[in-house]
Amino acid sequence: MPELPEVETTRLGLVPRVVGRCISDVVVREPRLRWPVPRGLAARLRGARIRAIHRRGKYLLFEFEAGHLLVHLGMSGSLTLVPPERPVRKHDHVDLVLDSGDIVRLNDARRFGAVLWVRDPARHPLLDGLGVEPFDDAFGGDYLHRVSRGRRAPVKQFVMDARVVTGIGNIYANEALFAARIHPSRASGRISRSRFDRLAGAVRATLTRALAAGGSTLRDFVGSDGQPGHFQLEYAVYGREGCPCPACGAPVRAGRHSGRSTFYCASCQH
DNA sequence: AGAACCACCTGGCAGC
DNA sequence: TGCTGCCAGGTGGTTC
Repeated sequence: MPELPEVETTRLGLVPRVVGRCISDVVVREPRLRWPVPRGLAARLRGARIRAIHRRGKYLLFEFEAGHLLVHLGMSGSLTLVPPERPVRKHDHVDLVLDSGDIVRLNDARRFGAVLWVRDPARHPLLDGLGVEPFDDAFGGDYLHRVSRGRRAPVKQFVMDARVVTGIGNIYANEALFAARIHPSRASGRISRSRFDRLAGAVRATLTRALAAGGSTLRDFVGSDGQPGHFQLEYAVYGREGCPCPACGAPVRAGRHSGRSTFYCASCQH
């Protein structure tokens, strides 16, 4: 599920009703996420004020005076803001109970997500190796061109590499490569500067459109208000094997790159 | 350094 | 109806 647009949708939904509130309790029903949820979170956070919610790549960072609570949604996670009387459902693993009474609730069927305490995000191993943000000024065709020199891996793998650029997962890699008319198998080190300009623009345009649609919901993603996104209705190629390419009508083809499904138009993308 | 592959986990679906 | 096998939005770790 959650790539940059879904994580940012979650963040934007939480900010108005969460930032400035204090934590009154933390309830951990299932600590076995990707890494164990640290013990003693409730004792550490009770009474602490949430100063801001940041996003870095697909990570959310709840900022407190003493450090940050890092949340990752993995493949199937969602964070919703629910009233105190909302019944607990299956896979509701962690609650942040606010002094307003509202609860920030993490649901994650597959438990690939994470909740960790991070004292210094700038020096945390999960964060300090991350590449540029797609909407940062440092990101662009020039950057992609420079970083890709000498690399033989397919460009799809390259744009999904969080050490290069963050937030782009399988769906948006497929969609951005289609929009840029670049074949997903092309060796990243053999793509010209001007085509990388096109790709960088396509990445930003695709993410912007997805964000405007509240992200994508294929199965279980919901925003902080519990509502699904609807960008999946606008996919040009993802999950559309055999359907006509929206640009030329040729059937969309499917393949695989490093274990992930790839969709592309063989006549538009080179 | 870069690339290929596995691991983690549950749920949904196709096929029998 | 129910079983089996496969697939899924992510990413750290191991191996070559």
